Amino acid sequence: MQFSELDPLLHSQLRLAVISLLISVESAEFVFIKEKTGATAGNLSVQIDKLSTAGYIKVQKSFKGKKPLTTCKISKKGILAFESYVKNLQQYIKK
Amino acid sequence: MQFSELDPLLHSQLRLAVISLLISVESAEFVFIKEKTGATAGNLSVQIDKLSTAGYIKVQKSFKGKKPLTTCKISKKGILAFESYVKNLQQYIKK
DNA sequence: TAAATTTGGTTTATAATATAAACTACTTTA
DNA sequence: TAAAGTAGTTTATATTATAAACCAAATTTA
Repeated sequence: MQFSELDPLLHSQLRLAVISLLISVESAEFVFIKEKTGATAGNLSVQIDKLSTAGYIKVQKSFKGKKPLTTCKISKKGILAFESYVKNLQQYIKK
Repeated sequence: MQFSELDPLLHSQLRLAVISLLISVESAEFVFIKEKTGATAGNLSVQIDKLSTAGYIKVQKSFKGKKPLTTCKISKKGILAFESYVKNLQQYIKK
């Protein structure tokens, strides 16, 4: 086949942005990701959950002082999925 | 903003594949696109219609002998949209 | 030559996804 | 102590993608 499947979990603007952010940092906080991506909290919460359920990211819930703090980190599986997604995507966008 | 919008019309695996195909040929027939993309006829019909409604492609319906023939061709608008999409997408997939 | 199958699609129903709005629980500030 | 803010989650709704059903004509097969 000419066109490979594009992992539907990554082929979503917001989830792709999240993974794209996480791939270049050690870890990132919910609020930071929210600001960088411009997503609403609700939408981000849902999408982070999907990435987490898929094992693409690890989510750690703790407290910063007395406020809840959600920290995300990409996993090995997430890195591999992203690399594969990018490779497949190249077939679509090369002229 | 860090991440630009990804044109939702192009950020769909099948529609992206269609545009990707059309960008490198003069024009293409429905059945050819169907085979190259592996899409079902119904899905392809719907997605071609969306691309056409958006003015990204021109669709011409005629007959090959006695069978209906649907021919698609990318438009200038479609080319520009694709180029912009690819440019924006780079922000997401550069490491 | 009548019935079944294939071709080239479209329409419609359903499943999946994205998004926004409403809500929770706690904290800070006036 | 009431109002507003922070950091989210849950739920309802709108949008999108996909598959299934359908159509009309042509072709093949029994």
